Amino acid sequence: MNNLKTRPIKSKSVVSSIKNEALIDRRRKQIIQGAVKVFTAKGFHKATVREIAEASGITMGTMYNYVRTKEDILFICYEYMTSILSEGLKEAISGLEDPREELRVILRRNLDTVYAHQDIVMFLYQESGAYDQEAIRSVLSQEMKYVELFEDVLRRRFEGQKINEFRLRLAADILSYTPVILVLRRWSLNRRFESMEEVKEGILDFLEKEIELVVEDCKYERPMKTTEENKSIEYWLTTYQDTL
Amino acid sequence: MNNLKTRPIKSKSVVSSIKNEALIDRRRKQIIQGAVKVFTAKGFHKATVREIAEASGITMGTMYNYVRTKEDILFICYEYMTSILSEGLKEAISGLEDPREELRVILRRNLDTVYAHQDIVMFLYQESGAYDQEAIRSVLSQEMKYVELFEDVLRRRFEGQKINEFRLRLAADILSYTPVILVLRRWSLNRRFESMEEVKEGILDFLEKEIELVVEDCKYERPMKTTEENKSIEYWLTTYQDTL
Amino acid sequence: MNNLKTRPIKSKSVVSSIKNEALIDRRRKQIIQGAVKVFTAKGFHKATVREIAEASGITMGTMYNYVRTKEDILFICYEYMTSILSEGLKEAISGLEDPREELRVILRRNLDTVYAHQDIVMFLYQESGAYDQEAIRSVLSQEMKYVELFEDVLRRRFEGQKINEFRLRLAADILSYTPVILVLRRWSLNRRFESMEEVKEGILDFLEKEIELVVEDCKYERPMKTTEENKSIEYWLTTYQDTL
Amino acid sequence: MNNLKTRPIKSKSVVSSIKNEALIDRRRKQIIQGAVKVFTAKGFHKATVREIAEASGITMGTMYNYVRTKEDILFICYEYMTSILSEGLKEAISGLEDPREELRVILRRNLDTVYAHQDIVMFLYQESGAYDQEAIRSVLSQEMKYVELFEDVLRRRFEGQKINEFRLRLAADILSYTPVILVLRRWSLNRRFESMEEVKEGILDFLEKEIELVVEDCKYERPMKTTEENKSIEYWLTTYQDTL
DNA sequence: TATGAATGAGTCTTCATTCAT
DNA sequence: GATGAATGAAGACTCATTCAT
Repeated sequence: MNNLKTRPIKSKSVVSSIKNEALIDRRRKQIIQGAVKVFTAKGFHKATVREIAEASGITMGTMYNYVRTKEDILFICYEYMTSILSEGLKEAISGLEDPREELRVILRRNLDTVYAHQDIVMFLYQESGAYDQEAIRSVLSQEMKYVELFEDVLRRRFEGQKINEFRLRLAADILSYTPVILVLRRWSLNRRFESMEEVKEGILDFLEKEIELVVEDCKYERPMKTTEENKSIEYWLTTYQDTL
Repeated sequence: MNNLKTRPIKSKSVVSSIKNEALIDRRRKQIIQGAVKVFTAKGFHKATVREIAEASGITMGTMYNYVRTKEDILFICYEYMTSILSEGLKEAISGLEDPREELRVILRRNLDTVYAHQDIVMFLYQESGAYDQEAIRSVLSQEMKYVELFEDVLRRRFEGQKINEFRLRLAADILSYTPVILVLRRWSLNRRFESMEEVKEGILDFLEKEIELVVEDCKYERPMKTTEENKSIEYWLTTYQDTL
Repeated sequence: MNNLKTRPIKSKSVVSSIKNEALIDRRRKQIIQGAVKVFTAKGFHKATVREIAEASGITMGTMYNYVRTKEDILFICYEYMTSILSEGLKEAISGLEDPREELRVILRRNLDTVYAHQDIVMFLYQESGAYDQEAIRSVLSQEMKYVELFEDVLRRRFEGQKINEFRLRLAADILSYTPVILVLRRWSLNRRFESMEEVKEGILDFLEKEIELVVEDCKYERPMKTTEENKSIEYWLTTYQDTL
Repeated sequence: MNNLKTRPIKSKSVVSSIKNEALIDRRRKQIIQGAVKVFTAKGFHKATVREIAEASGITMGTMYNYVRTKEDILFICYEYMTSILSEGLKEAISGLEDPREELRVILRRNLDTVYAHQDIVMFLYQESGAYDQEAIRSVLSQEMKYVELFEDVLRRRFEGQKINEFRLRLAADILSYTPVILVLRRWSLNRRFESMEEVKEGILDFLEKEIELVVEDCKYERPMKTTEENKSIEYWLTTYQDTL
């Protein structure tokens, strides 16, 4: 079930000076193993290549035979991290027959996974700014596949009913995204609630409520879009200086 | 209504060697103006102090008369950024009498603000790892105040009804958090949907649906918590290596 | 009796942009007052001009009207510090008639002064490396005058006896220099002896013993000068590397 | 006999990122070689790390593989400098049988060594203010060992006689310290005497005279301790200002 | 292939000095 | 004359990357 079985780590875009492919694979695993530890603990920028090498049990020189730059390390880690998350999800729903069950399970599993791998999730969201052009594309594609898992499940769940297609797609995004609040607001939630367990259950309540909307008509009248434009920093400061 | 009018930038914890307080205020504004540009464009770590100074229209030497460290710059920017977001929110609901209207407006405004200040929001979520101990406390307190705005509005909205207190609190968190998906998943959403405008409207639909839960009993039966433990990176890799 | 009465602080070599001589004198006093405190506490290099200005109760701008460089500050402090030491000595022996008494008093007073002004003495010895060419000359001349005080006293003490002129001169140097051990080895002496008071008394014993030599023939046979030449650092390291 | 043969330079407290211990030793030697030159020429504070690296024939980056901070450089130089001085001393008296001879030789050798390594001695006395807490302890311990060499020799010299233990200990301090006058007052001595050679011989005369005191009763009556208190800088200046 | 020492460009920060007000 | 804000040159230190062995 582990993702590392199914997909070779060696990504097409990360080249190596080594010929032996099996060796590349093994070394990259080592690097990932070390790098994920260091990255999740200190973040991309504060992690030094030396630390990563040490945590990987290889030398810096060796590392650079399997990776061109520090960004490469980030990239192969990214691939690995996302696969941890999505493989778990796929496995959880494989073999399930009842679409209702399937939906409940994927929501639960996503929530649990995000919670279980907080460091990884935090890292993925925080360091997205470090990706280069090529990595962005890969990230994007991974992210979309992840969401599509939810989309498929939702579609099966409401098969035969009058689906609001747009809402179904958006629901997939929101359902997959919302549990990340456990990570991005963990300190705040920790203070505001007794236990994270109750928060997790609560989140599921809300998610299940949202699902209803996929086959429901909108009945709310909402105020028009406010006129908050993208006022630049200059605007705010100018405004202020007028009042000096 | 602009936050810079109401609250002086000079934060107590950021000391300066300059005596003229008005000047401190003015220069700090300049620094924020420059730094926010550079920070949002390149992130905290890739931004150099020199760039920030240049973008602020002052020299490095001058900058260090108003700020002790690069972290200080981050901190005053953080204060400014969060105040942009929360002041707008407060202003939007001030003077409203109808609690229903108030709730609709705060949801709308939060959504619009997050969307209008994507760079800022992105920056706030990404660079939270760069904060030091003192800053963390401040960040946390700001975040909680922000959420409490939603809590208050919700409480007024359902006054007199049978409120599920826990759900009300959690709803405040989720309602304030969910629109951030517009930022953290912007590329993905961009690809998956025709326009961000429709996404925004859709998000509001979901949020309004969730609100119902505040005064509703839970009626779902969900599967038990899955047994996803926090499997370490070692676990995954070991699993893999067994299969080599 | 204070030196500052007798000699105007304004040294010829430290120029000022200010016309009013009395003002120059007053400000320089302020500067000395502040600078000596800071210098003795932190040393020349670690003391900042800003600190000195603050300790002096004037602003940096004002300071630079009375002084051209940080070295100037060092210089006027040096003048002041040495005058503290030598004025006290002169005063102590003024009016004494008995040459024996005079000698005893000058030794005692020198010892006490060095001990009382440890910080100043330490500073004078440590920062001599910071003086520029011009300052060196001044320092030298001060130092020689100080030693000549001892020379004169010794000469009066042994008037009429068969003086070994060379030994008398050298004795003046050694007698004035030896008490500085209280400062330059203070930590070591502190550990090796019960109290500094007993060390002080002991030093006087040794000094008085030395004095005898001024009117005594040399009777020692000593080994020839050893052949320790000024072997350079290169020599030592080369020697070592030969043995690798 | 060279210290560098007998004791490896790598001090326990100065850590390095390099694994090859022999290389550490070699590089540290290079660094010492370069640093001593620069330090003795310009003093600790005016010496830049870049200069030291250049004088050592390595790059700055390389230097920082063998040393953590500029203070570390100072420290390894200190260790080296003091070992030059004390190893020479130990070697000089090793193998001597006659305690009288031994005493004469150690005095002579100490004098010659101080004179031969004026720059080093000057540096050691001037930069003691730059040491950090850890270095201070080391310095102190070295200094005390140095003095104890003299103490041991003196004890052997007067074995069997009625020793004044306090005077013996103090004599050890004074005997080891006095020749430093050749360095700390070199300019002054240069002007006051024909040749430094005669000064050196004269110093030995005085030292030998002092030795007598170790087995002699005190017979001097000296005036009481003068009342020179540690008058602060404020005192002097206040006194002055009263007379304005 | 593996190693780890060497490199130097780049970063944050300090502070003596100047000068407009 | 007094002020104190502005300046920028210089300094210590880091670390991703290379390359000889």
